[in-house]
Amino acid sequence: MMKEIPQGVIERLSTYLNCLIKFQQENVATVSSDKLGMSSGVNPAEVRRDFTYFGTFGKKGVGYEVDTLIQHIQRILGADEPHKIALVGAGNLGSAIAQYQGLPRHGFHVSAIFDCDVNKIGTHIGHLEIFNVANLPQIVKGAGIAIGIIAVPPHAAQSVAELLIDGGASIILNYTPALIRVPKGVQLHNTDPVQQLLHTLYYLSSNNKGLTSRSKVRVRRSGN
Amino acid sequence: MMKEIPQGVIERLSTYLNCLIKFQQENVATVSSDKLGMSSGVNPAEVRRDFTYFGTFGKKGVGYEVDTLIQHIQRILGADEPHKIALVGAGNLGSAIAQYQGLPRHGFHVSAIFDCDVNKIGTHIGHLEIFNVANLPQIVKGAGIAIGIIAVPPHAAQSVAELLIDGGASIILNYTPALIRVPKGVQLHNTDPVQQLLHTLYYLSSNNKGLTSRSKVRVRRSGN
DNA sequence: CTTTGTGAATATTTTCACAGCT
DNA sequence: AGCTGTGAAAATATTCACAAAG
Repeated sequence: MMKEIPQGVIERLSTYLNCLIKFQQENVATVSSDKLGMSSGVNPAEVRRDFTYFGTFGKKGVGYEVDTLIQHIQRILGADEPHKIALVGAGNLGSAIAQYQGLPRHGFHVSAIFDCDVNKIGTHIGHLEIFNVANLPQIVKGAGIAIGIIAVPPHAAQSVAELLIDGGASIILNYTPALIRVPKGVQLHNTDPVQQLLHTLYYLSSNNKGLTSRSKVRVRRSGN
Repeated sequence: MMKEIPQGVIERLSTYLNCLIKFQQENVATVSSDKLGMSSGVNPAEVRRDFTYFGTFGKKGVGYEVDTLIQHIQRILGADEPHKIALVGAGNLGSAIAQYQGLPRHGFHVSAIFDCDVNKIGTHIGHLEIFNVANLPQIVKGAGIAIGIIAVPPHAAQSVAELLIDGGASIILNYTPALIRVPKGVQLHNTDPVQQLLHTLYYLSSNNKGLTSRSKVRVRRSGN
């Protein structure tokens, strides 16, 4: 076994990508690990080491070329090609996600929206028709969709997850407080504001022995 | 300095809490570190060690009493008392957050909603009036609100953050893809679906040398 | 017999510090 | 002169494995 890539590296990579795109928009041509570390809240040596897992992208004495570094990271992450998303739940949250500009900008396209409300089925959000969730597995399978976003009431979350998995999805973003169980091989991400707020609170109280720059900058686990 | 509490411990604590509440709802009276570890995706020894940072809550040969363990964790996190939230942005996303049942269930109360759209100001979401964002600092300060949630278009995110900080907020949840800069002492959490999807993609492709149970279960950093 | 709490061992991650390239 | 890439050190986090408690 050659190299074991720490999970943190992959997560920071997407942070760097975000920062780099910011730099690109500001017409910055080159960044040093120092600058990139500064803007992403990561130690510069760690920035450099993170890249070495995948190759050597920098020029000594100069730094990293923003454009090519973006391309490298996109290729590493697999974000250099478009990805289809199945969105389940056409309420306020679902609508917000469907219309969210950040997704297409990074190659993520909501390709199908599902709901179980007969008043919503057949109507549209933007140019997309809302389908009956009962047809989800066939549609997801037919379209080759690998990513599902769950934005339904919590009691329906588990069964929606199962439909998505039936359809062949292997990445699920859960916007519900429900604890969903998924089989091995399916990646589940919980994006519950409660989870995030809960552990943040700890650093609010007297226990707070001086927030490190780390703890401010990071968002970490939320359980499953 | 007595003990250095790993950041991960705090985050797992909120995961345990989530699981424990699930157990409570199922009228489970007692859990072992094994069961709790199983359901939260954490090694049982780690579960036990996590608790020892704060005291000894278990009974040997028996396990942990669900009810009292919940109370302990809530006290540790500071979630045993209610917290007020200022929500900025009354669009689809803001509405979804305002009506999200998970927040009040854990003692989080959206106490004020702000927007800059004159058509929205003065109208209501649920029983809460939407205020002019121009008045945010005074209102937030007056109400003693420490938590702000940003659900506005990305170009406004930085200035909203500054208004929140002016008002004395020290925890900010950013639902925008914008990179926000905050002074030391303010905790910023970015909850951008793009960020979460990006690093998930990595594990989708050929690089994927067998997802560990860890990487499936965890949700980690999203950069700032 | 079960399960905790924990010292010690391991493993992983981060940071330092500097040789070497441009 | 400035910055990368990286061995080696330090710091953290996780897991093992077992004595002690109920």
